[in-house]
Amino acid sequence: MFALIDCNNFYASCERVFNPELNNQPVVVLSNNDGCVIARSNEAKALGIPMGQPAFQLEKLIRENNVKVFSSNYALYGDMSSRVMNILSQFSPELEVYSIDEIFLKLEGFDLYDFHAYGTQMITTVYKNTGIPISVGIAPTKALAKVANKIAKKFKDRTNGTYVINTPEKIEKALRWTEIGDVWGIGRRYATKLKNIKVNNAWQFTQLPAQYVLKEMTIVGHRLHRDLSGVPTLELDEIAIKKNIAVTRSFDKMLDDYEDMKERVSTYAAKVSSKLRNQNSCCKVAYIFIHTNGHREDLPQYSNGITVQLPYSTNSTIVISKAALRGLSRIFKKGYQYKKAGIILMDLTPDTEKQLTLFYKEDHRHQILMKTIDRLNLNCFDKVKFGGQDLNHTWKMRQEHLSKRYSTRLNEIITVKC
DNA sequence: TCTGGGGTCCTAGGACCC
DNA sequence: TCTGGGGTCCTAGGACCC
Repeated sequence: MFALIDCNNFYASCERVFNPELNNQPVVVLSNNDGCVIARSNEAKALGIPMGQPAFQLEKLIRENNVKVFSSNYALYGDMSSRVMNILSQFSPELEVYSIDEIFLKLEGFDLYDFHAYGTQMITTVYKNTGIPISVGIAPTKALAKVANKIAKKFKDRTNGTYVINTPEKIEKALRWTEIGDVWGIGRRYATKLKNIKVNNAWQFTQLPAQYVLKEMTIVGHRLHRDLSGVPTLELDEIAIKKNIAVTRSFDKMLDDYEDMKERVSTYAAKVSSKLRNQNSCCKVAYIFIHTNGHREDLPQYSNGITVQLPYSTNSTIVISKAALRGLSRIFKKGYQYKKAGIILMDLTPDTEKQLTLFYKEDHRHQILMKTIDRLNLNCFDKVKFGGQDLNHTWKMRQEHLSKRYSTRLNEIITVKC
């Protein structure tokens, strides 16, 4: 059996842990630059606030319903996530952290367990130790565990947060209840396509001939088809190192000056290089892109990107920054209002396995320098920067509703008044 | 005024090899 | 009239996830 545990309205729940006044209130969390809604409490969902809606379009609704608004606080969410995952990892030796708020556990050898009671135990433990509410779905396959989780959440009153699918009858019932577009792995495109042939729920999907699914939805759809039918097909994915690492950001305002763009790209290059070192990898290729504001139809549009080969496999901020700026110089065009830039590092290898080159010699002092900078920045909160970066804090993300980093900064720790 | 930021996997087709 | 039979690697684009 597999369990899929996910945190209810995760970002909103994190805010509530440290601010109990938010309980039973509509809460939303916004994306970077306070752009779009990316998390909603149940009360906010009930008001009809959709995922991804731009915040400025919701001003009236927010005001009239006293919706509590937060800028995203990834320091807080990331730390709360690792606490939750740590606790849940004690419930099975085999696990896959699937996203910031979801984890699969493989329950092999748990045949004698009362799964519902086990799920309840997870919920109680996580809530007691972190304050985060979770839901638990347990079923013979990963795809069915996803379905079970959805049911656990939807019928919380009856399920108490845990739902177990363990018989063919329950599989059929659960699949008939699941709309095709809500199936894990069926996105908008496939949902439309399937509805056109009168496949409206997950059960009808499992009744399609395997050959048809393979042909129309590739091997990916075929695996899902089996897994959903109750034949274990999708296995736990091992925790792998990432194959791409990116930092891409919209600016708080539009930029047309080359020097400003250089500064942005340098800053992103430094961020992304530090992420790369953090997973002990090096990269061979960097992709740099810039584009104008696609929402401004009144302005001329331009977007471009370029792949830059690095002289050797590296994770040095100095080398990666230089390459990124070289890329920028090739794609930057004067006369446009830019809104976004990004850098994606590709062709990653573990830094212990990097290929040396014959013609370029890496400056080994970089490694020592980077290590020192990383250590300083860990302790001193990103105070060490390179000359090309945003030394004067000229660029700030719009974060007008940012909560404190309660769990990772001593000087932002919560104060309790008696 | 204001519109996010990450990731993965698969396939088809082109360019190339012998 | 008729024009081989294997391969590999790379890339762009499409689908999906949170």
